[in-house]
Order: sequence, then C-alpha cells, then structure tokens
Amino acid sequence: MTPGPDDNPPHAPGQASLKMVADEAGVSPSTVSRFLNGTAKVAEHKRVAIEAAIRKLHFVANPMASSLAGGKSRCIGVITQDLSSPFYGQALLGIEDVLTEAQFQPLFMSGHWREEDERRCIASLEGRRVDGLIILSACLPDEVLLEQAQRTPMVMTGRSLQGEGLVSLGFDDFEGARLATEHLIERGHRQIAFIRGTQNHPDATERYGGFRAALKAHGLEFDPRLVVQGHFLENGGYAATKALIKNGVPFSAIFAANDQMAFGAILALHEASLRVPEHVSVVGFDDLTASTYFVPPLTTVRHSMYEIGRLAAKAIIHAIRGEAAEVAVPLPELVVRASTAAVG
Amino acid sequence: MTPGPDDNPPHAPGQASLKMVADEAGVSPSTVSRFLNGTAKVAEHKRVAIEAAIRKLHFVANPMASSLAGGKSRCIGVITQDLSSPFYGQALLGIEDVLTEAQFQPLFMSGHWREEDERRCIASLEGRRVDGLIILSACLPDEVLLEQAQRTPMVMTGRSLQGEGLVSLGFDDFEGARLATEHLIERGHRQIAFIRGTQNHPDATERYGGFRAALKAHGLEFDPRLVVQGHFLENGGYAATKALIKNGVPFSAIFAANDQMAFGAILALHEASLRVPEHVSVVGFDDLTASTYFVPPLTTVRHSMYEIGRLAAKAIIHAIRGEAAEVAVPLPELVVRASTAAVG
DNA sequence: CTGAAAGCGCTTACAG
DNA sequence: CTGAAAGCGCTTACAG
Repeated sequence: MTPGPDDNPPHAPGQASLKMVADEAGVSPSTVSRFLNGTAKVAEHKRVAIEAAIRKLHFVANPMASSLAGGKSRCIGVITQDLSSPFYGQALLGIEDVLTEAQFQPLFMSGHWREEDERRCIASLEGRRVDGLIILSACLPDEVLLEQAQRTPMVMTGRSLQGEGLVSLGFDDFEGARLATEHLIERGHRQIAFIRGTQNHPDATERYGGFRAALKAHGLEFDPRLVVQGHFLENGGYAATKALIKNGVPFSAIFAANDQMAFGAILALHEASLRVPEHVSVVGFDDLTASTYFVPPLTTVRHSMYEIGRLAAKAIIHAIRGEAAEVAVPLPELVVRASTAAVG
Repeated sequence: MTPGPDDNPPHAPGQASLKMVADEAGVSPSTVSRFLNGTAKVAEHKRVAIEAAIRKLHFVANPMASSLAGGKSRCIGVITQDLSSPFYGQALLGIEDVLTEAQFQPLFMSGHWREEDERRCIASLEGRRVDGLIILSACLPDEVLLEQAQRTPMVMTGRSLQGEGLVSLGFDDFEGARLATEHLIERGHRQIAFIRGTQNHPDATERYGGFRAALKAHGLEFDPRLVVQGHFLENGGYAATKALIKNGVPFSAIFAANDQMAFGAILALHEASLRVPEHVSVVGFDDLTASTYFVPPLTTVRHSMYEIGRLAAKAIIHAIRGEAAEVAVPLPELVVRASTAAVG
C-alpha cells in the first residue's frame, strides 16, 4: 500500500473499476483481468503492482459485468418447496456451504409444492441466466425436467431420472421405509397404521412402497383401513390420526411418512389419552432436529439432508464444468429413540 | 404469433436479445427498452409489433445487462443467522413473497451467529452490487451497521438503530417477555426460572429485561440462581434445565427466552419425571410452527416473523426508491396453550 | 507474456 | 414519441 496524496478517495463514488486498477498499476485492463481470473501468467512486477492497486482501491470485480462478458453468471438456482421447511432447510445449508466456498451464488426460491410455481421459478431462474439448477423434489413431470436439463445443467433430489445434463440424487426412500416398518414388526407390532405423504409426490410413493414391502416380507396382511393421508405436514398427521382413532380399527403402532406428521400424530394420541410408546409406538421419517427433542424423542429414519445438499452442490459444479460426477448418496439409517417399544 | 418459416429457431442458441426483438418488430432497441421498462409512451402499432416479437422469440431481458447498463441490480441481500432456522425461516418466506412480487431477487446468506461471517456476507453482497440489504438480527456492532447503511440502504430487525439509510424494525421483545412472565405470575407462580438466550444478543437482553421488569412490577424477588444460559437452541435449553434441577433451588415454572430452548427444557423435565404443566409450567417465545404440535402444546409469545419479513421487504423497497417507509411492527401477543397451569 | 479492440446486452442522455 | 450513439465494466480472440 503506497501512501500518497490520493490515498483516500474523496467519497465512495461507486466502486473502483478494473480500468482504474489497470491505470493505477500501469498495465492494461486485459492484464488485470487475466490476473484476476488466472487466465494467463503475469510478470512478477506487474503482479505486484496490480495487487497493490487492488488493495489501494478496494477493488472488487463487478459480477454483472463479468457475467455479461464471460457468458456465465456464477449463479445456481435452487428450488425448494418452502424456504422455511425444517426438512429441506438442512439441505439448503449444505448447498450454501459448498456453493459459497466454490464462489457460486445460490438463488433460493420456493416452489410451494405447486407445479405452476415451480414452472415460474425455473423460468425466472433461467431468465437470470443461472449456470445450473438444483431442484429439491419437484412436482413437475419427468418430461418437463428432462427437457429443461438439456438447456441448463441440473441436479435433482427425491427422484430417479436419467437424462442428458441431469444428475439425480435418488435417496433410498423405499429402503428407509422398509427399515422403519421392520423395526415395528420386530417389536411385535402386527397392526401398523401408515400415514402417507402427499399423493403424487415421489418420496411419498416410495415410502409407501417400502412399508408394504416390509409387511409382505413378514407375512403380514395389509389392511387398507389403516392407511390415511397426511400431506407431509403436522396438521395432516394430526387429522389423520384423529380419523384413525375414530375409525375404530385397532392398531398398536403408527408409521408416519415423515417426522412432521409423526408430531401431529403424537399430539392426537396424547389428546385421546393414548400414551407413546406405552399404548402406541410411533416412527417418523427424516430425523429433523426437532425430533431429538420431542417428547418422547422420536424413532425415525435418518438421511442427512445437509449431506445431500452438499452432494447436490458438488454435483452441479461438476456438471457445469462438464465433468462426470460420481455421487454416493448416504444410506438410510434407522434411529431408535423413545417413541417405539415392544407391543404391550 | 405469426406463423412463418422461421417460426421455430434451429436450436436454443442462447436466448433472444433485445436487438433481435427490435429487428423483428422493425423498431430501434431503444424503443423496445423503453416499452419494457415503461420509461416512455410507445406508439400503439409499435407496441403491438414489439409484443408479438417478444412472444415469438420468447424474449426475456438479460438481467446482467440491465443491471450493468442501468446501475441497479434488482437484487436484495438478506442476511440471516441460519438458513434452516425454524425461527427466521418464516421471515425468509415473507421476504421472498414480497420481493418476488416486486421483481427483486433476494440473495439469502447465513451469518452463523458470527461477526466475522456477517462481515463476509456483507462484503460479498456489496460486491454483488445489491440494491439493498435486509439484516435479520446481526451480531455486528452498531457502528459497523450504521456505516454500512450509508453506502447501501438497509433494514434490520431485532435491534433499534437510528441512522441515515437505515430502517430498523424493532420488535418489542421486552414487552413480550413481560407478558409471558406476568402470565406465570398471574397463575400463582412465584419461583420462576429463566433460560436466557445468547449473551450479547439484543433479543436476549430485551427478553431478560422484560422478565425482570415483570417480577419487579409484581413485587417478586429476583433470584439469580434461577437464571441459566441456553444459547437459543434446544440442547441449550435441555442442559440449562438439567442444571436447574441439579441445583436444587425450587421452581414451579420456566420461562425460556425462545421456543427451541423450551422444547429442550420440557424434554429435560420429562426425563426427570416432572410433568408439564402439572409439576412445572413452561412458557416459550416465538410461536414456532412446531410449538402448536408439541406435547404439550406450548404457551408462548407470538410475533409473526412472516409478517416481519414482509414488512422488512416492503421497507427496503421503499428505501431504495427513496421513499420514507412507515412501518408498524406487530405487537407481541401471548398465546396460551397447554404447557402452563396454575401453580399446584 | 501483453495490448488494442471488439463485444456481451442492455439503458439513457441527446437531439430531433 | 423515437433513433443513433455512447457507455456500463468486464472478457477474450487476435496479433504481436
């Protein structure tokens, strides 16, 4: 930092430009640009001068200009269902960590579980010229996603899709649900109620499949009267359980397709003076932060969404660079806590 | 849409440019730009031609170019402590809704409760040339924020600051805490434990102040042994309550400075075979979604973060336009649920 | 290794 | 109301 008369500029008049840095350092803008991007080797003394100039002027490259000229925005669109979802929230964190580290800017948007909103998000993100797209469980049909992926590199979770420009991180929901159900069966439960997630949601379908597969594998009869709809939210689990109780079909355990519904279910049981796990065992799915501290702590299936977020971010960066990404999604893991017990 | 031989372009070769639209419509780029931005009135027939061209070419303006030329990015930086926080999450939703509607792009970043990270976020966002900044409860000292606000319009929550270019949405944490404490006192509780939030966090200080003010107003003696630290997280509330129980100083109620700590507290009580609210009443603060479905449902203080998010977004938009924003932050409201009862 | 020059796709005085 | 022109701040062939 050379001290001098013009060491402190009059007043932040916007920020310094690359040209100002070049002038200050006595080189051409091209050279500064190359130095910044590591696009070419720069003579030692110029490098020093440029670095000094940058420091002196507090120069930070204007990303709009870089993007325009360079043809890449260094922005990644991230579509989630709900920015405040306790479930996807962890994934957002993982995505943010990796992307920030790699100098990409994530643009988060909520699709609100609605095809139309998801379409709007994608259009808007494409308008923003994002370099890539991460989609956390879309409702959009396969064709739309496949088509989109041809224009913008894309990674998606919660669905297994094959296609050009598309990486999918399919978590094994089926196996997770199978594990959870088996856990109940092993504790002697025979009448197990199942609270389903949103109807045409892939995760919901897979988890339902795992549930039925486990019953079958253990020779248990499937009773459709014990399957209720819960829409993946607390109130859904609550209402579903109320309905279940009212129905009168006996059950000794509930497997809710996610933790949020399990919370609602436990509250409904509590209101009906049914104790967990003494009267009814409950298993959830997702292992939310809240599940550890619920009363009683919830038995559930863990699949670190933080880790999945990190993987998704790494995968999209690779895809953008045109590298093949090998992704190993963590396996589902049963976490046994106090909400399940052997059948009384 | 005029059908024609070149109706379907060979292959999406990047997107259509403003110039292409101008050529197609037989007008100058300036006119298209003016039409797009409503900067000037455009002759009827040209308007029609431009609209047709836009539709035909699926034109969407390149935001980088617009920003660069226009000098505004239409991006708003939003700093939150943790993208997956159940508390701030609601605010993010409100911000997203308002900003999206007004055609601004929010850039969300996590400050992780750390001054250094917050600094990094602000620097990065400033580098991105955001038009404004929304800061949800920073740790950064007042001076830094005041100085920053002079360069970028800013609105912040969780602190009351006066300054040029700065709007602060100070929620009345003090009053909220007073209400919560008074609720317990009115139910006959005399030995009320308090679980504090993070030490130098403004919200924490205010809530602590409200707690003490309520005790004083009702002539209750303050016992420092009943105040424990909880850091605003579940595990903090859990550990604090364990400590409280171990201490042996009797208490019939706990006021936790936020819901997350209240959850932890209830679990600790549960493990000590203390029932809520029969043995100990518990009040939280924030009214998280989860609190409604907790067992038992939590008595707490509500201050819609979704609404505060919306207000913050509206305020920053006004500030950017140079308009004075009048913001009426919702008043704290006590929500009585099943976790509190009259002292046994 | 390095400059001069053209260009990325818009916006906006400036002059009709 | 509308064009031609300059410019926003970078990047990148092109030619040394």
